[in-house]
Amino acid sequence: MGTAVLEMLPAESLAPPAPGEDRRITRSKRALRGALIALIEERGLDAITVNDLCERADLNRGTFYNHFHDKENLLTALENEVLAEVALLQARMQSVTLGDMLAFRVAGRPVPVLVDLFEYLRGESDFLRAVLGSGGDVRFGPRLREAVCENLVQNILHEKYRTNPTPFVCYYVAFYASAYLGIIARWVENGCPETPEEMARIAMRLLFITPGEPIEL
Amino acid sequence: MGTAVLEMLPAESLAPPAPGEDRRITRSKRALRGALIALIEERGLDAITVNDLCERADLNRGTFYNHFHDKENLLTALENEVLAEVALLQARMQSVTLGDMLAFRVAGRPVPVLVDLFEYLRGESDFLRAVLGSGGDVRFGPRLREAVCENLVQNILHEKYRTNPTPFVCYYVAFYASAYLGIIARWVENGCPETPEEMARIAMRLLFITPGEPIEL
DNA sequence: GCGTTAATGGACACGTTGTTCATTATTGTT
DNA sequence: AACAATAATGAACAACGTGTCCATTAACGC
Repeated sequence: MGTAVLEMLPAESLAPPAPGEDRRITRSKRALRGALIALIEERGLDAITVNDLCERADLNRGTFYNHFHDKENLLTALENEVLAEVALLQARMQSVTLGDMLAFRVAGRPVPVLVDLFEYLRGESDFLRAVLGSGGDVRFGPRLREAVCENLVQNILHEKYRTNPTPFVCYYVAFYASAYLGIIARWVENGCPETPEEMARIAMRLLFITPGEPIEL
Repeated sequence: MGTAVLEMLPAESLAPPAPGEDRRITRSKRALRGALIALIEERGLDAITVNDLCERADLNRGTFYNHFHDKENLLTALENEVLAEVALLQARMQSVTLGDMLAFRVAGRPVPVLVDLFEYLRGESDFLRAVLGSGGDVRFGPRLREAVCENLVQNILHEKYRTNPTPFVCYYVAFYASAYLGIIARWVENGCPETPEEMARIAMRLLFITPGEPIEL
């Protein structure tokens, strides 16, 4: 019967244990999460079998199938969890206008919600590094880009182009959204050497720069 | 014996038939190429089996293994072929300076090598759409970005930062390289509605624009 | 046309999958 | 502390895909 419920909810929550969840379930899922991340880094996603996951998680194979239908199901559960969290931050970003960005920029301070975003991403950096890396999942990058970057760019975009997008504006959005995902991915890939605040500053600087123009350090 | 030679050369050439290649080999490989592209779009890469490929290509399974060790081998062969072609264009791009870009920009003409690049990409758009899409290969996007975008950005980058990159310059490069891959991916995904010349113009415009500044159409 | 070589179809052992089930161990609750 | 509920275990199962081999047939280059 427990399995029936799980089939209804393909998007499981894993990192924060569900409220009244049995400790055994929480432990199993946490172990599978760690195993998946480790194995993605080692061999890449397609080379991983359910056997591998259970062996690494020190779990019986039946236990895996008690909670997930297959490998993909586990992966997307973890992805959905991160994206849900990001969506909350994104809601806060909606209220940040280009003017706000400029104001913070001249004040020499990073936009708070951007700092919070990089803060959260750093907390999930193990997972993100794995899933955005060369052994990761093709579909996650675009989903993360849509969840955070596209909306961010829409806000920055000049008013009148937000409503009716011309072909050029479409590429304009794709350009900056990909750019933002690019620095996030690079940061995570490098092991998050910069603090979230530094990254927020870098992200803001890159918004108001033009290639070829001298970079003041 | 033929197989032994192929094992030595994991990077096969497929689209342009090798000079003295048996027609049967050329035909088989071309069929596998088409089957792979079609199936990636339909089900995604991981859901494809060698059986599927052979059935779609109307080939015996043994024939597949005559030329490729496995599914990945076929895929990377096709990828390497495209990247090798792109590398030739990239060599021509090395000679384009930021000054050249600006000169062409004020003259209202796109840089020729950029047009050629988009021209080539359009010719391979079926493959690119599949492999850059949501059912594609995680590793190809970054490889294409390194092959074409990173070098392009290095050229645009202000002289003195090309030699010793600070952390900021590192993200600067990541930013613009990802941005360029972003518009390429978007264009291909959309079915290449703009001409290569239009795309070259768009790419150049995006280099010299700053967010929030009004866009003249 | 003839020798060479690729394609075919069938076979094989092996590993992975997803499911089922009885048994054991761990929970949350009284 | 004991109990009922339930998760984990280990074993079994058929089905399928894999990669390799081989003898036979068909297509190719010259």
